[in-house]
Amino acid sequence: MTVSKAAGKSAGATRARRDAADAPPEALQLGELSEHLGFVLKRAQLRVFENFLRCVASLQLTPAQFSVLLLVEKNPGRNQTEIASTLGILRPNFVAMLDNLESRDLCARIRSTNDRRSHILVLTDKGKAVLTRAKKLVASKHEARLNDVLGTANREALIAMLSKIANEF
Amino acid sequence: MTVSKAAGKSAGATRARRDAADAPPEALQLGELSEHLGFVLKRAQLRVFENFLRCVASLQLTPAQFSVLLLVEKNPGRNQTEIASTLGILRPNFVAMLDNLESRDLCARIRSTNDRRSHILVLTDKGKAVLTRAKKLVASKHEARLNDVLGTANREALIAMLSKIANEF
DNA sequence: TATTGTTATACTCTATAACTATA
DNA sequence: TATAGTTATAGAGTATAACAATA
Repeated sequence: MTVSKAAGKSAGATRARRDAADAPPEALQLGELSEHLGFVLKRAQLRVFENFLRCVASLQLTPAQFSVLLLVEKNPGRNQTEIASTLGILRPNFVAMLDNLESRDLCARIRSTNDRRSHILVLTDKGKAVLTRAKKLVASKHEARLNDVLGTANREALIAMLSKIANEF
Repeated sequence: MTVSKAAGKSAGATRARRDAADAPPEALQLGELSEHLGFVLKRAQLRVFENFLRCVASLQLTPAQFSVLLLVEKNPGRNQTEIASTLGILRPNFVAMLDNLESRDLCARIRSTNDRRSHILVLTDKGKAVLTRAKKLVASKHEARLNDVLGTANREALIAMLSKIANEF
């Protein structure tokens, strides 16, 4: 909401304010803002997603698509409603997402024989292969970069705190 | 992307899978997913924004609006472009946001006498009063809750790590 | 009657191009 | 010509209601 991809001024910086001689542009003060969790959380989230997209750009996977493939792999035999709701995706919105993955032959819908209303989700062979490659790219580029910035111990502490917030806040 | 507000199943849980007797619904395994920073970051961010909205619901302020008021207060005499770009908001998108705040008499646009193209942003008296009340609500409800969950020391460490990611990732 | 997948739809957020008025 | 604010517009992401097939 507050924060978008497009930060950072373009090349020829603004130079409107110039009362005395030729004062520098004077960057704004964030003040309190930089201590507010929501603000810094949103900014960090945008950076992390941006970096993720770059790291797996060759496979054309968004974070959301990656999470669907991971969850289907880990939970074979589940239907659309179960996968979607676990990820916090509403069922109507999951349809187009699956259409996309299925049209790329990464996963498939299989009508359940027990309950013919349900579509069981499975990864195709190509889907498994792409997911394997994606995991390698994420580990070697995305997570490696994160470890460079924070250090492994801090990275684990960060994830633990964020999980706590997600589950208990 | 991956995660939305609508998690948690509705009241009458699903009970479709029941091969033997009356097996429990078997929750899905998140697996690797819970160790991926982007996933847990997004979930935490949604929770924090949700909580923020509830805490300041009486003032009808979103996190984005709160951040604009804070930044205008801290940086008097700045124009729309400067405030927007510091927050990562694109100038076109900032127009409707300001229209909203101005229509509620929380801030005002003042044509600059130096450069008649610019609109200097200021808080109105009502805007200052609302911001003061918002800060109190955020501190006494939102941040207090966060301290309950994490503890003060952890909260500061978390914000430091997220800032590092936002700035260096 | 209730549930699964689906369609239609709407609202927010984000993004780009182009206009106007000023410089 | 370049910049500030604006308009128009398009695309994601998210949300709700309702329908057909099935239970």
